[in-house]
Amino acid sequence: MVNALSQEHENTLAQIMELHNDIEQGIASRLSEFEAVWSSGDQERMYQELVFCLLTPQSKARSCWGAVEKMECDGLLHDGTAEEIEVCLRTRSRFHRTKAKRVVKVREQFKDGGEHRIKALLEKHGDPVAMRDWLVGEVNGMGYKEASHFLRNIGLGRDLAILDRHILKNLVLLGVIDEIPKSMSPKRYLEIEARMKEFADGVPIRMDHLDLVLWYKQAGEVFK
DNA sequence: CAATGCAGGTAAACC
DNA sequence: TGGTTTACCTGCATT
Repeated sequence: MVNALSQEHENTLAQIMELHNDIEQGIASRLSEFEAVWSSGDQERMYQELVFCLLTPQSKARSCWGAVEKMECDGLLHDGTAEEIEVCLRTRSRFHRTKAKRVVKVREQFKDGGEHRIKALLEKHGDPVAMRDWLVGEVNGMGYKEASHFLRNIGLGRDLAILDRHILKNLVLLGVIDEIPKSMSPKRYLEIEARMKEFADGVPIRMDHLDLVLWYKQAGEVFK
């Protein structure tokens, strides 16, 4: 069946719309928190979110945010060596050695003297889609998924899909895609994102809300 | 107690 | 040259 409106897909959609109805307030308030990061120009918070998104691949989001808070508290976010950061990450994130190096590297790219300049660097690229392309090309450890995740977390994710394993699985259940792709090239990522956007346009749930609903459906909570 | 599943993927080597 | 495979790497909950 190529029919996108199969019964199973309809049932899944009904379940998701009910969930959305239940948690819409929480979603809206979380998204406005994210938006406040960008509109307030909180560079420190942007840098925390950037590091957070470098840590989350294949790891527990809560544990990774805990690592960011500890690094901030211990001063490692600004001055820590790769070795010190690695120790902090050891029990909090997978691939800690690799990620510690990436955190140190990105710090050099986004700091000018003692000041962060993430917002200014992003603004040079216009819209969030262009910012994402730039991040993917410039930041070691950021693919499309994490770049989208980062931009969403600082309030710029309204039109960006965060295509992780959970979202992809649910897009299959909704009939948006036929199957989870074996590999995710940039081209394929953008194709699936376009399909998800198209789908969101046809239901009374915004795409950025849809992401959090699907995440909630999978994890039972709305975090980051 | 051993085996298995899961944790918001990415980069680089490979053919 | 674009898709596929491999390295990165560990703790914790469940079976």
